[in-house]
Amino acid sequence: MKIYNTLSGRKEDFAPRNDTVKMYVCGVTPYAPSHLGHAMSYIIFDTIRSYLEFRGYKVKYIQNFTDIDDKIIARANESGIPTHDLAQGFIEQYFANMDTLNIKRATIYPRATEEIPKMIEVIEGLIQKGHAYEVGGDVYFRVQSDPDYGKLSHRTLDGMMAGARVEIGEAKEHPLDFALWKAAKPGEPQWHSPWGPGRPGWHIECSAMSLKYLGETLDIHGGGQDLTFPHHENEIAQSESFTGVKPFVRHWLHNGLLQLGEEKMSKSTGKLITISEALSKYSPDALRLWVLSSHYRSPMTYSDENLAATEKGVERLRNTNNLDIKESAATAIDSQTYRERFIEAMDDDFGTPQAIAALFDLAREINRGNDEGLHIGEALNTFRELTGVLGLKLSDVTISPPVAEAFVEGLPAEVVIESWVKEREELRKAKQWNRADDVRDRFKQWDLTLEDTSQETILRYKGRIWRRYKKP
RNA sequence: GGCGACGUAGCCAAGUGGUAAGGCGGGGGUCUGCAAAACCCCUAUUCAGCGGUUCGAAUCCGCUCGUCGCCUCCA
Repeated sequence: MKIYNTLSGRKEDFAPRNDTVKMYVCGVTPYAPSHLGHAMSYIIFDTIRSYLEFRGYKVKYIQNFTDIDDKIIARANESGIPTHDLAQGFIEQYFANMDTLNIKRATIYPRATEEIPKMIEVIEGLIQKGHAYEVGGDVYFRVQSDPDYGKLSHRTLDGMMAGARVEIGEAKEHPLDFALWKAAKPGEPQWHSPWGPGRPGWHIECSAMSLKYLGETLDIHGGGQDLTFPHHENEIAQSESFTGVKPFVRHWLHNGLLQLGEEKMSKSTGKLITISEALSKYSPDALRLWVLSSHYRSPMTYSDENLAATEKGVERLRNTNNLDIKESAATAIDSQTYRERFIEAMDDDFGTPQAIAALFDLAREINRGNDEGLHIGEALNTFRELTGVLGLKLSDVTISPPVAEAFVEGLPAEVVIESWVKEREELRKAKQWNRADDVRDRFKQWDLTLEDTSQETILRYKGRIWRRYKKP
């Protein structure tokens, strides 16, 4: 397998140190509902994790929650809800979103507020080694003590100082020194520390948690491209300075960012579409397939037109997925070449677009085989296995169309519908086509379409199969 | 200003030296009472523009135009 590494800027051979892959992905700061950009990132890393497992690795996957920070404090103060409760509410929402998107839970979800002792231990070590210093209850990392600082984001201290936006001042030795520990301000949540009451800075949590749960060297560390600098750069500086072990991370992975119109989707700008909103319009499968239809390092732009198009594509995969396997003595179709294409694509830096292309081709092969009466069982199993690696469920009845709550002359429409299907079938047998079509027209009021096969009548709502009625 | 990414058909999107995957849409056809679903065929002589290297470039180099990201909280 080859994986692109942000640190080296090129694809490198992937081989974990042992059969368990140590994987860390930066999680969210739970102060607002998660948006589609988060969904994109976590769908991507879930798929990477899933593929590694498919390839026979065990994966220990750690994802943090930054459950204390400036914005959480600000929101808590506005709403009068304690920071812990505020964060807890959004964490629960986050899990609900992730579950709906069929994103497998991480092995452990450590929270910043529960890992303070480990952070203090790391900060103390950094001070002892001369990599950090305390000023008035704050502790800062001394960037000039790390000759490698800037290696991940490919910049230099001089280059960054040339930028116009560096603020000079405060008590820092160097403008780019960053906070490891922040002295408490009145009314803020605080924890005891050797430097007085305060709270951790943003970057230190990830160093502390990864060290605690995965050790000194991680195989994979992931996150959005917007985390490359300063967050991940600072993590490297802290971790390598503390442990003296390099590399801290063997493969740095960064996903491209989601755009909404002209701008990045971002909580702080308010330009966003929440995951819940998106899920009210599109199926989880469509959202996953949409995200995975472009390479994970490329940016994407949100578009209703494209998501609607993806929904149609999902429908084709779903129709194939839900074919009945009939026992057949006929020749079986061979799915091996499609499986190989899938693996070849995914082995090359997780080439999901080509992998998906192989799955669409396999779907066509299966449908064709099904039409020709060939044995499709094995190929269908391969199809289900590989779509499953991408986290697609492709199941039938997970929707509740308006008809489910409708009434016909006082009776629930669902009850009436079955009799209509029977009525229409009898009219068709009698070749009374006009009257049969009149019955079919009744379904239009709920956007239901009918599909006749030799054995059953299928009712679809917006392309999705909703009910199947066996023909007598 | 510094660093980086990108610009491929109506839309989305692969392809990084050997002659353009896949999806959506569109057109035609098969099947069907008609549909639906499925299947078959067609839909970029061309890869932002201009030069250059090469037997050969969407792929390498240079310049121009355009879009976006990071440099500040951010997946």
